[in-house]
Amino acid sequence: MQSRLCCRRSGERPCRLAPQGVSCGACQMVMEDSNALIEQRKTNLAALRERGVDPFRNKFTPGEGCGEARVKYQAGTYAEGQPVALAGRITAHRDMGKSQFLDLKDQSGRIQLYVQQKAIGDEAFELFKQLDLADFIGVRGTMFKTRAGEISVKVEEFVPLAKALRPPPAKWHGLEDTETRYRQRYLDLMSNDAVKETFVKRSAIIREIRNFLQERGYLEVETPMMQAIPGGAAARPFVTHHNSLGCDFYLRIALELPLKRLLVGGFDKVFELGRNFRNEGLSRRHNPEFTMLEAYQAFGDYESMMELVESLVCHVAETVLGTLVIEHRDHEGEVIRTINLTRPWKRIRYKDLVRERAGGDWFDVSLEERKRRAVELGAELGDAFEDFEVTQALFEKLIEPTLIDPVFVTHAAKELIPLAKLSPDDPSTVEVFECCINGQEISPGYTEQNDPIEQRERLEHQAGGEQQKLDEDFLVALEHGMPPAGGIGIGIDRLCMLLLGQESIRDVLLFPQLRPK
RNA sequence: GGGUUGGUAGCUCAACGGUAGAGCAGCGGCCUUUUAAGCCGUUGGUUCUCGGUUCGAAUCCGAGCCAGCCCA
Repeated sequence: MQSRLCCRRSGERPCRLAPQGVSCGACQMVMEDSNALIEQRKTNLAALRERGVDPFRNKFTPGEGCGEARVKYQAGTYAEGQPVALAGRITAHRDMGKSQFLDLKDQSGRIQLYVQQKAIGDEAFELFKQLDLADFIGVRGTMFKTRAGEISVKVEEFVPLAKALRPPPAKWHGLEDTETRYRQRYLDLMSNDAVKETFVKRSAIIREIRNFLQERGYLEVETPMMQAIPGGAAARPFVTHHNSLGCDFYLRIALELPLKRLLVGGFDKVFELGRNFRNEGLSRRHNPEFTMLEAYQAFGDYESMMELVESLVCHVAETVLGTLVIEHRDHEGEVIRTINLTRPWKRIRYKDLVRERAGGDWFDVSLEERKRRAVELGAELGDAFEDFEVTQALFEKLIEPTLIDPVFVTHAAKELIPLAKLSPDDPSTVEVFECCINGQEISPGYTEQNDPIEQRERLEHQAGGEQQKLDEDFLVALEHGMPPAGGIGIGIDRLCMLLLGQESIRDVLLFPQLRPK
């Protein structure tokens, strides 16, 4: 095998053999792994060419989708003998000698093809034998139903459209190796229909979010992903470099600051649905780039935003899933969790929830006692934990994971959230909520800080004296006057996990980030 | 970053110190309504990499790479 010699020849450490051909990092040679299966397909490709048939045809226009034709026959729209023209990938082959059965698949679904030597002629039948599993073909024929009741197309004519030089994953088990599924998602989509369905639904979720917000008068905007000062959250950014400007930019970590400038400018309802980038670890719940929705409403507050989140999520669940009751299942298909999104969603103050779970006198005892109890209850406390952090540690570790049905936890301690406005009826808290569902934070919302002097103090405190981290232009914008406003953020990937019953963020991202090979 | 489980044929998996196997896919036969089609035959492996222990390593040990899960 030539590829296996590529690096050894140059004296470098040989690269790991990839399951599929990839370029070798050490010597930059493309490894063309040639196994017998690929060779066989290349032989079949050459055989097509010898017959004067183009294995990679430019165009074939199907009359409809494979699944559509099937559904039309089933519904009685098409009768036996209806002529159809279909195109798709061959996903199965059942050889009966002088007659053959194939499964043809496109995005709309699957249909069975029936190919008879007598019907297509000897020459075409020989050509047919040069086809391989996973090739694309176009066919013309007529609809009928087999003895076994399978809706099928009796092929009268077929044309190769594109040759697959590599074999597809096995038909019965599909592709199960998680690493290959993520690295070569096209193989996963090809062989696992449920995966395909998940991403069709993810697309529908995003479409319905847009519909809902636009229906309510929100303007969709796009703000810079490359920022000189990354703001709006506390997270490590990615750095990139602009050559002709000769300066570094940061990939945005939040959408907040540009959107608030738009409130100053006079757009009263705005939203952005797009990618954020955080230079942090990867996990079941974290991908370095993730999709975020942020929406701001002038003359709204945390209460109007709670209504927005509740309506939005219910609208999406009802239109995309057709239900407000979501079941999460394990690998055996057993229901492990049921989430009921039926309105109204519970609302409870942070302090009340903590008292409910950790004792009515939680906030009355000494700090030392609180720490002792927190540890006793299973929270892990770092060394220099301040008082509000002790309660928060307890909240995150013990309370949040138990919040399965939606709960708005409101009025968090003011130290926790420096960008929200104080609550008039309890100035130790701020007007905020955290919407928890499925044991995770799904959506935070605030009555946004619009006092430029307060805002400056808090951002300066957050910047920790590093003046270059202060977004001066944003503060100038606030000084021009920002209307009172409510704002929300919704982590779209986590919303998809919730709605689509996935336990890992990698299963709702088409191309999750993995370490490069 | 720490713990833990795993990496064997194109795919899904066996073999757990003694000749690397099966099913599917592939290839060669038979079969004109099959459908995980069937039947007969057959090809296919640097067992992730490097090193060690051993008469002998896919298997035991060490290091590394990649991934999953748990934790931080």
